[in-house]
Amino acid sequence: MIDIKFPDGSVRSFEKGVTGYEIAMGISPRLAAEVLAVSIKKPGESEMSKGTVIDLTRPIEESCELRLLKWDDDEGKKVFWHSSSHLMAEALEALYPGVKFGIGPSVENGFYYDVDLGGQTISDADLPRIEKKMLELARGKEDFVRREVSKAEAMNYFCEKGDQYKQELISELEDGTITYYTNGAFTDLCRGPHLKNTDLIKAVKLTAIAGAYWRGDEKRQQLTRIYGITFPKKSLLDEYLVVLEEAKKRDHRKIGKEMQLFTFSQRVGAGLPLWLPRGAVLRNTLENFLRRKQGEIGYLPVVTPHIGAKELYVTSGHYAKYGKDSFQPIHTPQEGEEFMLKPMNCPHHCEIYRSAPRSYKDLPLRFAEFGTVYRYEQSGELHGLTRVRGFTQDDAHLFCRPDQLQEEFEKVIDLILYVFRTLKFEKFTAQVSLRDPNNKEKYIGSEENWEKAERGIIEAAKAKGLPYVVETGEAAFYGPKLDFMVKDAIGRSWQLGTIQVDYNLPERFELEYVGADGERHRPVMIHRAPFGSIERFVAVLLEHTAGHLPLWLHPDQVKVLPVSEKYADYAKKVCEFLNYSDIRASIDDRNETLGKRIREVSLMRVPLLVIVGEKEVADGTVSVRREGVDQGSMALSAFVDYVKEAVKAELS
RNA sequence: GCCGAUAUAGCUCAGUUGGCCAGAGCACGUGAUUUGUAAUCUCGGGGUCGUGGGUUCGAAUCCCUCUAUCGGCUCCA
Repeated sequence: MIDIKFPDGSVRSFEKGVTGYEIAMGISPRLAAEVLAVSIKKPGESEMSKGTVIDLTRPIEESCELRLLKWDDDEGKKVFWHSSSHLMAEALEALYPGVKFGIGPSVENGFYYDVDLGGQTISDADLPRIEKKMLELARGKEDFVRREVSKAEAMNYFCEKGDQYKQELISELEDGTITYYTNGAFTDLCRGPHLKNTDLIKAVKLTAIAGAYWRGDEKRQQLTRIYGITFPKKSLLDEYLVVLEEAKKRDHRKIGKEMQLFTFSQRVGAGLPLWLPRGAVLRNTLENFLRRKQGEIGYLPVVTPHIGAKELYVTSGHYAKYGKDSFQPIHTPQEGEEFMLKPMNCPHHCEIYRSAPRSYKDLPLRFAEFGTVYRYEQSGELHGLTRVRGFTQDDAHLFCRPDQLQEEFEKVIDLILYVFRTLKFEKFTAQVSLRDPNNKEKYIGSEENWEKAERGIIEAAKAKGLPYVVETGEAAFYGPKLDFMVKDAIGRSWQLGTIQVDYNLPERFELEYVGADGERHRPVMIHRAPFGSIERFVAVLLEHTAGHLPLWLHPDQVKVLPVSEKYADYAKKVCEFLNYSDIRASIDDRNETLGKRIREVSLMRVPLLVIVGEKEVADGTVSVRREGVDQGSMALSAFVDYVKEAVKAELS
């Protein structure tokens, strides 16, 4: 007998070898019908461990803590979608004989399978047919059957099948650890776990077809990736599709058009945003917000040109690393003279540092610039405002003594947290981006400097009590980073704020300061950008707020509407007074009904609406409406105070 | 760059199997109306159907090129 402990703390005894399914059945058949898999945690496992997820049909051989996983558990969904990818594979094999399979995991919202269809192509029009086949197979109640196989047997099977992808995967596995899962006519190399049978899958939607390189390597074969999502109930699929539709309404490209913030022109060029007047006001307001804060905490403004001599980037190492993939050098009438559009500001700032002898007493020096840079991103990478070819970094470079590094770094973390908090980015992930230990040739600089820099970042993050995840291979080529990642409306993660520790560029530019000992020393450099880029930040901000920007930031803070033309003069006076009080207000006195003008202002997401008619003219008041809600009437001066207070509250 | 898709008026979209001067709503202009909290009515102007080629008696519609955009992959200083 073994003892099974349940989440409610109760413990029950079972025969050794009992399965999760049998346990669930013992509680109630209804429960058993809903359970997707079980998680077991053996006595020795650490407190932190969530346990191991196994098939419902696997025998449990020793005492453990057990959780029955249902759809509501993320681990349950994962099993459900992983099994769905096998179901799709079975359908594909039935419809496209000879198809070969790469990998088919679950993802955050559904699953995919990478397949090689030989010479055949597949398009969106084929998806309904595959969906239909999947549902047909699902209704056949096929069991997922697990089997342990030897490496030789597995290799033999996939050799005969001619599936070179699976062969490659098997060749990297240890003999004795290899398992198969079979559903219906389809057998896959797979670690599992899986559902008990396919009948649990009631609704299927295949969402996209994409190319994906085998093992993520662009030099290898490109497979066809089919994405899908499945549900245990049809109604859940419908709900999911509605949520997706809602998310699309928050797309910053759509909102940017509606609010007249920015546009693109094929004639200007791909990835080169054009900021419209409203968008420019938004940008400037955002910049001024940060400029002011940085002024308070010791940053010094600098301004540098949009181009730099090619040699500058040869010195920095950027030319060797990115020269081929950049906008190519600009030539001048002078033979042999070459300039680059600047892809980053650091080399320019290094030269500013060099412009004068520096003493240890001068440090840290913090040079800040809203620097517009140009990078020739691959055409397929361009994406609204989040990935563009010309963008403005809220850049600064901090030159400090080694003993100042930690404190400076922590102060930058504070600044970024301040910016994120003010703009209500509460859900972000701090990511420590380190070198890829297997690919050290991708990076410049000495082992010693890298270790110092990586340690410095981790220590600073720990000192600030900042929860973080570590990603290897995500560092810049000159140094490790602490990146602040935020998700967009449909769950894609974007890097916004970033802090980088760099011992390398100071060496390449031979930056020095004179220490207290009278000797020359090398400063350490911190690259940092709280927004990351203004463009990307605005994009993610628009998706988070659905365009309902905070009052302090909105390009149109107040719209003044006279009830009819008779009150236009008073409305103009109100508007002028607001502008005079540093409030962004404009008037809409067009010959349209009040209802129509209110509607348009609402669609533009203008936060404050002021309506003036006979009553207001007589009393010298304004009638105020905020975000669609009537605030009653107030004296004009009281309204100014109201706006000032509201802005102050948002920025505190 | 790669895989798949899309491109019709300023915007959102219709345009059946290729066949009369290519349509709608909104926006814009005009006249009427002078409006009290999410769409007043009238009349009107506006598109060489993304670009360049091809097939055809005839192309928005079929084929190819390029460009841009969308969903992924790869990349991201």
